[in-house]
Parts: sequence; C-alpha cells; structure tokens
Amino acid sequence: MPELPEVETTLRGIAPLITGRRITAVHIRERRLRWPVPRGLAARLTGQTLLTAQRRAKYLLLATGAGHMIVHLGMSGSLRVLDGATPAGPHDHIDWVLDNGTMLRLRDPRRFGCVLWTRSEPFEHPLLKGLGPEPLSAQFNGAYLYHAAHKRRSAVKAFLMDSHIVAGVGNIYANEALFASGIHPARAAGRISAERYQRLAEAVKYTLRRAITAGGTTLRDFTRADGNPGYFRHALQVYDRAGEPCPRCARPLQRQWIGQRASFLCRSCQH
DNA sequence: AATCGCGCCTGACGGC
DNA sequence: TGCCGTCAGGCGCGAT
Repeated sequence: MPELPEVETTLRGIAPLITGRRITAVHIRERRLRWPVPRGLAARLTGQTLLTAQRRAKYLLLATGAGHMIVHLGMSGSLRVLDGATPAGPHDHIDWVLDNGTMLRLRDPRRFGCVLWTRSEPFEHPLLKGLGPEPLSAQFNGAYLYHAAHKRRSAVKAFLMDSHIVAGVGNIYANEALFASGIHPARAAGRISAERYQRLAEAVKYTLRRAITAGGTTLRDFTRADGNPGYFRHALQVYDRAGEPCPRCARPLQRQWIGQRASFLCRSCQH
C-alpha cells in the first residue's frame, strides 16, 4: 500500500524517466477509478511534453504545457516505466506512451486511486487546497501541532491522520510515530503538552525519512516485475504486531480500535 | 467548526 | 478442494 514514502519513491523512480518526454498516445482501458478518468484526457495529453513531476501529500502532480494531471495511487496503485510493448495485465488501467519507446503505466487493482486533470494551478485544486503542511517540511513541527491541537477532543491518532492538519501521514506511520514518542493513540489531541508534540513531530519525520531511505531499494530495481519487497515491514516497531513483545519493555503489544482504524500500541510505554 | 461514519473495490485469509 | 464471509486500506464526503 503506497504510504507517503512509497509515493515519494515512485516519484523519484519515474521523474527522471518521464520528464522532458513527449506523450505520443494515451491508452485508457478503465475509467472507473475513485472518480472517473476525465473524458478528454487522452486528447488533451497527446503531443504534450511532460515538464515536471512533483509530490504533494500522497498526490503526484505531472505537469504539461496544457495542464496538470493529479494522480493518487489509493492503496493498491503503482506507476512504472516500462518498455512500450509490454502487454497489459488485468489491472493495468492507463498507459502514457512516450516518444522514446517506453511508457508510463498505471496499475491499480482496487481502483481507489485517481487520475484527474486541471488546467489551472494544481495546488488550488479542491483536493489539494485545504491540505496541511508537508510532514517533512520545517513548517511541520511541535509548536505547529500544539497550536493546531488546541481544545481538540478527538484522539491524537485521528488528529495526526487528518490531512487538513498534516498531509499524508497514514495509519502505519501514525502508529509508529506515536509509539516512538510514548503517546497513547487514543489520548485527546488537546491534552498533550508542547514538549510531547515536539517529540511526536520529530518521530513523524524520523519514521518517514527512514522509510523513504528504505524505499531506495525499490527505487533501484524499479523497472523489475513487481516491487513490494516488504523491506520496511521489518523496521516497523508496532504496526501489525499485536501479541508480539514491545521492543522497549517486552510486554505484549495491543491492538485497539480508534475511530474505525486498527491501532497498535504498548499499554505500558504509551500514555 | 469539529467529528463521525460510510462507501468505493479487490485480494488475502479463515472457517466450514 | 472449493465456496463464502470478513476485513483492510486512503480519504473525500455528507450528516450531525
């Protein structure tokens, strides 16, 4: 499942291979993604050059002279650059054929992702406009979190996963960062000290950075058949480890539902 | 304004 | 073995 580090890895993998390339054809086999792929997409893109590729939250923004594509991988999506003659599998929904015989291909079995088109400034698009700061930016820090949490009564984990507060922190990293900073995921966001938020912000950055570094592995064999090596599973301290010993105190880790999401924690290390 | 619950969709997994 | 029910997951959206 693409969390922010995998989206970043995807970006770093495809950007050098697609930027500056002209799109010679677009094949759309399935329009029914989270939102329908716009009707005129192929016509608008054909003949356009891909100018830049960037990431905002878990969205990828691919710029052309005519407008921008906004791509989200949902939870099962992947983008890869392949030889233009590679036959399409059952969930290969869109191919962007490039002028050097390669193509960018979107695969998304569960179709939770999206490919949208905007002719105006992509950061002004309704999906991106209200997003909070990037978790790896200087703007995201303990003081920011502390002020944003003022009087909030929802669980800190839900608060941390709210894209209006900070963009792109998913379930796995929320669990990991809360464990690393010793904060119980169900604690009310408004009842956490500035000092503890400082630790939490650092933990978010640390876990994301480490996962991005691990994603470098994926980066290197990016064009191989399929690449979910599960490399960062081993680095996870609590996620999906209910019943296993806490890495700090060795007492069994718990699974608990907070909101509608499974949370993993240590009852004696997190308060 | 903040918070909650829903639904989109498929593959993996467990129980029978 | 095969069939079926359950669940996970991101996240926008509508309801409260």
